[in-house]
Amino acid sequence: MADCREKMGLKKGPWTPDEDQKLLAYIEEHGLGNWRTLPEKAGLQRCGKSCRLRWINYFRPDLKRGKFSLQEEQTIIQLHAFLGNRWSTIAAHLPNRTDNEIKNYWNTHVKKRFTKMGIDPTTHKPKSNHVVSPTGRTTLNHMAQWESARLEAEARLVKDSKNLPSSSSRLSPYQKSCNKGSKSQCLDVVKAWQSVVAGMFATSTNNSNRIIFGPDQSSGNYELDSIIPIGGNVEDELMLGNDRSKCQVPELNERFDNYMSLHDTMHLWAAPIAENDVVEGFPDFLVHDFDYQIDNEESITV
DNA sequence: AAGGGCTCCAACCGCTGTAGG
DNA sequence: GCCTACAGCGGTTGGAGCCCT
Repeated sequence: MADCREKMGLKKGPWTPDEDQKLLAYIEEHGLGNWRTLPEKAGLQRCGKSCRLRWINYFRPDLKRGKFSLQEEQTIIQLHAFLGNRWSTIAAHLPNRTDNEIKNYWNTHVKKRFTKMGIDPTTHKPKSNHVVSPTGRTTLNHMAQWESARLEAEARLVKDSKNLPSSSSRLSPYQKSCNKGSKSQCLDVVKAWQSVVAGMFATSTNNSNRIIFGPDQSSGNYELDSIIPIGGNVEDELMLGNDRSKCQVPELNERFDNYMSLHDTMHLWAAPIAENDVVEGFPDFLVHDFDYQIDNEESITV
């Protein structure tokens, strides 16, 4: 998108009803197309970027406005734990909400409550450098590893998506959603994450063919196509007994840490809280309930 | 009533990724 | 491989409205 500063004299700030009307009328008549040329054709003194944002964040027909439901908030919090500040990806799981709306909601509501509870809104963990979970396992800061595993999950999804017929690679997610059936086909990183975890820890009947994620030898980047034949029991591959220092496959060790970090965090969240620990207005599910529901067809229990 | 501080969110800004020439 | 145009993303900001004193 060309920068709005290119053209001097373009209007900025809140949209007027007249401008809204022009934008809507034009889109209604001509549909969505080139945002750069739209303002001129629609008679608007705005840059295309501004028009696009106005449409996406305010006039998109499938938008659901108003307060976030408890269900939506739960989804946001749990997806944020997986994805971090990837608002657009999170928004893909809440089809009627915009990334901007979710971002605002996070920053003005959820983040505040996390802070109030002494929880780091970035890591979703209590604000201490060293926390021992009820499992006895040590939970340090695993965000770097999390990020790695998460990117792998997303990369896998991207790879999968490439196998799907695609005739509109440059269409926006909204445009794409318009071209699809009623069932949302948004990116499901949670599923991808599940598949990563499943892939990491499932007992293979054919160990020689186990596929794991590994760095591409040439680029150093993680590649899904890296196939590293490994043998033996998965626990043996990860470590010898409980001695973490003897892990035979460092990368798997790292992923095991990721998994255990999730596990530890859930235990931490799920731990019973004292009456005086209750933070007013903070949903109980954050402490007690981790049944995750995206919609009626998909669920994950962590 | 006034005004100072706070909250919220629409909109902007700067940047990245990608397609096409 | 480089350049340009464009779409999209995430961080940030401005200001309207609300609340409190």
